[in-house]
Amino acid sequence: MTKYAKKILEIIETTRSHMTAEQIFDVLRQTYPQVALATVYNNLNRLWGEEKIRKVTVEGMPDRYDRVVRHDHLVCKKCGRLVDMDLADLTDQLEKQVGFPILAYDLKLLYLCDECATDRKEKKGK
Amino acid sequence: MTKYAKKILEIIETTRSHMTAEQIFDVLRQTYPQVALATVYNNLNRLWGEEKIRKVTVEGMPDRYDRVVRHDHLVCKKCGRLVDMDLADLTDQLEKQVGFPILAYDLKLLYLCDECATDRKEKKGK
DNA sequence: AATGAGAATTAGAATAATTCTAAAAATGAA
DNA sequence: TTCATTTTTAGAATTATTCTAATTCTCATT
Repeated sequence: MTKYAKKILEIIETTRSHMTAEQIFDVLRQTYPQVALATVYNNLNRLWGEEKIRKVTVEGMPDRYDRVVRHDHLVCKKCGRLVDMDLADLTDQLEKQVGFPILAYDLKLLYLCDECATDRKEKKGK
Repeated sequence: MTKYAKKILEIIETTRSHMTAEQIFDVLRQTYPQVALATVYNNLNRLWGEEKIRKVTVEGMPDRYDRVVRHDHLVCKKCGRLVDMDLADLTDQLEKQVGFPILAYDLKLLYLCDECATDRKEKKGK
């Protein structure tokens, strides 16, 4: 594992913020100012191929990268904000239903985050 | 609803194939040869905003459009093939777990489709 | 039938994210 | 040190999608 890969993995694992490639690039540049964005993409793709990181795709936004420990996501329907959420593992339940092995699953719950829910109430109240 | 919107909705609802904007464009052109791709995007976005269609985003592929009737998706981890799957509605179960209202959820099961599973066996066998 | 306002459509330019390419640099085994 | 391999780099290319501004359509009202 190269120094860039190592640092990128560290960035992803020690932040809880679902960063985009650009954001990771910005953080990485604080340590290695000469690094190229292509290197970030190279390493993200390699790490992803090795299943060391996870890619989170939310509609209409650039891909975000996440640590690989099992957890689910909450997505605000209005503003797209992404929040971690630990829900019970559904693998067994789902395998029972479909009747064949599942490698993994991706579960996103759509909700209204506090801010967006408040906005809505304020508008209604007027 | 304009004739284009109507036809696009019809295409999405009567096919089971999760088409991309391009593919919908190709089908639409059989009826309206002069139509522009931008019109397809305009109408897809409008229909999606009105919640008349669903957008399915699979990593590394262009967005696909789907009818809105509740169902889940199977995604082949290897080739990306997308298949419909009707699983029990998890909304109640999930709401109970998180403790607040959920607007919807998006569940994708990762598996190996028959072809990819076969490929893998063949390679191993050699 | 003519007018005009607003909506829809068009072609093509623009953008954003990501991938590709080819050359340069680093690494590491022999 | 040499050679081969891997990694990185800069920038071009690509892809999907959105934007823009001009044009066309629709249709209620004269």
